[in-house]
Amino acid sequence: MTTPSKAATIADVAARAGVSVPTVSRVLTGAARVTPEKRERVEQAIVELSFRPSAAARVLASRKAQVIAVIAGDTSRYGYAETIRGIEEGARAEGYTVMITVVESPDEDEIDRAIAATLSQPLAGVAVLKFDPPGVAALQRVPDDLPLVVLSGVRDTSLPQAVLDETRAAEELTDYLLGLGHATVHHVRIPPSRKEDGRTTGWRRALRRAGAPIPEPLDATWEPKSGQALGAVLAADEGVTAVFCGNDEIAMGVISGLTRAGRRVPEDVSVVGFDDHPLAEMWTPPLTTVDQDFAGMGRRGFELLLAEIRGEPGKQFSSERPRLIVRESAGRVGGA
Amino acid sequence: MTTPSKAATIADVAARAGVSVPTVSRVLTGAARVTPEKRERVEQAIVELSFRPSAAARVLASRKAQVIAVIAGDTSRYGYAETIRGIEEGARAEGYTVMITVVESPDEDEIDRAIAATLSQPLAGVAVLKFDPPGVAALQRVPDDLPLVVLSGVRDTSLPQAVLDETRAAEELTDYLLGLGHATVHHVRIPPSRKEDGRTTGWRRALRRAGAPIPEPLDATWEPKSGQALGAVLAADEGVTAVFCGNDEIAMGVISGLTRAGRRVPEDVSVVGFDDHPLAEMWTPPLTTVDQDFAGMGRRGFELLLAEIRGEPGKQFSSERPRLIVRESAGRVGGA
DNA sequence: ATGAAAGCGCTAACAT
DNA sequence: ATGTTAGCGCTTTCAT
Repeated sequence: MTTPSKAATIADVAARAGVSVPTVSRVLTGAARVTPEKRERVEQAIVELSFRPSAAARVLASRKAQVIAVIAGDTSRYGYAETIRGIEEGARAEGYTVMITVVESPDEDEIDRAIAATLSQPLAGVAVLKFDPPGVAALQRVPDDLPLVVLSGVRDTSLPQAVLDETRAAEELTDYLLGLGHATVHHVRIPPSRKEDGRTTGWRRALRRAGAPIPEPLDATWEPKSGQALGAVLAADEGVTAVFCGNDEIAMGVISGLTRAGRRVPEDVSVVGFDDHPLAEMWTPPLTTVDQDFAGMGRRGFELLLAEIRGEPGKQFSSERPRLIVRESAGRVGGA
Repeated sequence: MTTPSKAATIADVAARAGVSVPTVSRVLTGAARVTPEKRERVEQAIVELSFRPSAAARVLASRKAQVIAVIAGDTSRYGYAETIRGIEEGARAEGYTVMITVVESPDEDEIDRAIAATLSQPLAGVAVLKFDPPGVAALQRVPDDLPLVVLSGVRDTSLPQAVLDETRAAEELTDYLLGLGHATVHHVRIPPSRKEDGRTTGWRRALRRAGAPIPEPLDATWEPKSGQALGAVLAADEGVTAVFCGNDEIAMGVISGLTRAGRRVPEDVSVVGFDDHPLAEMWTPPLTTVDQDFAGMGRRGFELLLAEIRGEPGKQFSSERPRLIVRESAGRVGGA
């Protein structure tokens, strides 16, 4: 019937339902009791006018936002995507909406602009994926009057933080390789978030404890292709019998490079990854790796954030230990 | 010096700079000229008070939002993630922030709630990834008073839409296989967004045109593992010499299943994928596939949306044709 | 160029 | 239980 040229406001609804504006607000928020009959009329008016309350006005008046901002350096890599998914699931269950801000640029100014744009939004809280340098840079720019949670692989701040203890996992994985008889384990690392990632630290620690030589790590980018190039490099070195890669995608690249250079995996060289990517078990050979419950970390991170938002004391920290997944890409030295 | 217990408002800034509130607003928006001297004082006050304007208030007063909502059924799959990245890049360059809403649940009510929560935000526009049923369901719920763009694989609405013409690409890919001497091409499809995806339509069309028999398609889920199971099924059928998979990840699974069942790829069976996933060329054997510029589609989609937001006439539609990437997972029948 | 006044659409505090 | 009155923090007239 009616064809409203402008979107309906709460006043329109009130007029149509024959009640006052606050009464409409009451049925909207459910904050106070309203006579069933009036409630009925209001609800009908809302439908008839296809009224959608303005979040801007609500936030302004109530000083309560319903949006969680997630700041990440990337969104497409497996670990990032899963972590975000976990946060999003937790948030959705509690009625929060997630806004994602990507800060991939190394340009400081651009980071500043992206963060500023995000922070000017009415936000209930912020979650920062501290997986890489952009994440670290972003973290420094979050004002401390905002509920915040950090998600990462190492406990390294005094802020509320959810971690997946990659240092311990890397140590375990390296120990496993050493236990297979390898004299040492080479390491291809992914771009570190800080001076050194937990993955690299754990590897180094295991080697040192075992008294094994510590080879210089090779640096990959996030692209599987860079792993392939490094695989070719590793293939040229006869002394390489075991390689620990920073993540599964790089491991796949390394295996590809190694194989194309004529080295067999795992007969000649053992290769392990990290994360348990969905394709890891599909690979030839199936990848020995470490299962990381990124989505779980995301959910736990959101819980921490929620506690803060609500001002509940709650715990400030949540850590979980990934577990080793033994498949076929690593074996005994000499291919036994 | 000052330790403001509350966040600074524009009034605080005005007071500190010794100007009126509207003047501060003017330097904030850059809408009107302000004396250099006053501008200077205002900017200094902003820094000193670490003032961040409230987006809620701005939106309310100006009726202009700076947030683009992206509604997607998933965020971690390659195509989705890349598309979102493209939108986000375009948006960021124009000063917009992107909010992502995931609607993965089949539950209608949950979709409604998620969409409602998003749409109540102050939004400049909405981009819907119409890649799957949740995306389709979400699209139906977007009110038409909001700038909207649809991103998908087939032109199928009268709304502004950016597409990657997968029908043509699938046809081309199937023709390629047929040209290799295969009597027909089997098809493993990913969950379709509608009755039938463009990928399946293109495959069917090529087969029909060539007068080749049209086998019943097999249905995979989004998990590579489901492809693996289907690979085992296909391995049992001697008549299968060529398989077209709905995406690369499923193709990897299919190859894995085929290989484990003792069939060689491409000697016994040719397998092709779709999307040119970063791992496609790393696979054993390297995957023949079709390159899809998802990020490009995302950027083009944002441009369409921007034109709408600005009320510019502009084009309503953008289509691009993916290109065939020939690698080694497909060969002549009989393995020649 | 700048300030005073008037809202934007909603919720909160206070009456009744 | 419901209406009245005040704002929330900005931008936008409209004067000057």
